[in-house]
Amino acid sequence: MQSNLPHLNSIFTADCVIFGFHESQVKVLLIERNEYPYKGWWGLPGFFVEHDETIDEAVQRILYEHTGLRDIYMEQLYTFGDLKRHPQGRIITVSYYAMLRLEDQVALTPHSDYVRQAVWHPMDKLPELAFDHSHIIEKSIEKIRRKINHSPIVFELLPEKFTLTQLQQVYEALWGTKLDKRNFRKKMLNYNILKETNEKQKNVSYRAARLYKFDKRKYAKVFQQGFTFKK
Amino acid sequence: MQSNLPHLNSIFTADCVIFGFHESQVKVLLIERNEYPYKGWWGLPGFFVEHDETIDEAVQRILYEHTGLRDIYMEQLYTFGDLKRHPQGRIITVSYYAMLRLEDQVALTPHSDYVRQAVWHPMDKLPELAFDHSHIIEKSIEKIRRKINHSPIVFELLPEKFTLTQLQQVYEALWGTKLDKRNFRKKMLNYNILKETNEKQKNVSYRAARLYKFDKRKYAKVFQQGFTFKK
DNA sequence: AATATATGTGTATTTATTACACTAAGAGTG
DNA sequence: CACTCTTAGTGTAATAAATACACATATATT
Repeated sequence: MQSNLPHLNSIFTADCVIFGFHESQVKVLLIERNEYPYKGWWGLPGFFVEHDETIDEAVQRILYEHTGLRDIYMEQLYTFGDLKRHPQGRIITVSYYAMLRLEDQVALTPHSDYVRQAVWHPMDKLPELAFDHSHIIEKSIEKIRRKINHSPIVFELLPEKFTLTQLQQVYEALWGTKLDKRNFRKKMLNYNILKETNEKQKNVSYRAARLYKFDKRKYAKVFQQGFTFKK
Repeated sequence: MQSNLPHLNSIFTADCVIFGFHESQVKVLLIERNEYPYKGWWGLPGFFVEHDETIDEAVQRILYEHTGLRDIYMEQLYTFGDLKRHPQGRIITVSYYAMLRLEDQVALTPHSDYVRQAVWHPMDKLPELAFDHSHIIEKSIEKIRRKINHSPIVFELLPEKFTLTQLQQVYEALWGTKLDKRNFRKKMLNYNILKETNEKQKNVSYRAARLYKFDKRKYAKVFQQGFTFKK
């Protein structure tokens, strides 16, 4: 191999689409931008990737700087490269997404002058966004809707112990449909990926429901062969 | 928005993973490189994306220049950005894939000095490849294996009219398993996405099988709700 | 004690999945 | 034309999964 070839580095950005679930609603984490372009607008946490970090590392760093969240496992979604998507030139962006249990998370504190604040917004009531970020979020929603059919990512949105009704509500919120309670329970319990606990919900003003945990070992088997959940 | 921000353009490449099916084997289209780096090695059709073309346009152009194939619809797969993947620096690559009916295609004729020849290679007997291209192909195979469970992309690998046995062979080749002939036919015909024709295979030295066509209109309905095919 | 609210459960019907083996058709050969 | 070779084409019974559908129960609040 020759060594007199020019040295080059890719210039590009990475954006994070972070989903959460709270009060029967799916939410998306947005930041208010404090720098041009789009100063004052809402957008996704995202920034330029450095030359000496992998894209996976970059999104971890950027998410921390913009929101204070650490160690969130994100998966790559899609790379957007429309000619007009960025006002400074043709800059492509690699988008990543993750799903989060909101209960566990404390305050969101940006560690960057580029960001004024980071706030959760309900998925179905988003403001106008910087760049092509609305489009990126749309694509992410399509992706997770497809993904929950063959992978139990919904558990990532719930606390460690959850009720069957909460689990059902996540599916309903993501699909925008209503499911039958009896059939949902029968099917879900049949997969044998839930562990019943002896605990019950607390601080509810009605009959408290039993709490369940997700059984990772059993799940691994089921997932191997595929996991479908329709209607 | 301010206009005194620097102008920037992303530097990156795009690679094409093209699958075909012939003689009961899934094949991948590779090129022999005629330029450094990796001169003389086999690799995927791929090159730098220009500043004034979208990524979707770029893969069309690159595939044509490297192989002579035109108007092949490709879907984005993943963006690879390991620090050491390219010897000239940290250059990321956006990969695309497509599945092709080999029968329709004529000779492969590169229109670029960067390429010596383009040749189909059986999926399970690939040479050592340039860059991280082996890794990119692995990822593509995983992706299509998952995808055939909920989308009938296998039809893209077959000629317009095909026998049920050919269809079954595609599933078997992609999954690396054997399927039961009777159950396969029952299930596939039950989906109601095939149109029976009155024609039969020609030039076979045994009983000729009936030919079927893929019914796009009926398929659209089934696909809406999901389409699973296991075991 | 009464009310409000969400929990938790069963059955019958229909549909899909699986396991399994033989006859029929057509081409090629001598 | 008889024979051989090779793949096409077909059915049934058993099991498992999906669906449609309604009411009594537990708990907290007033």
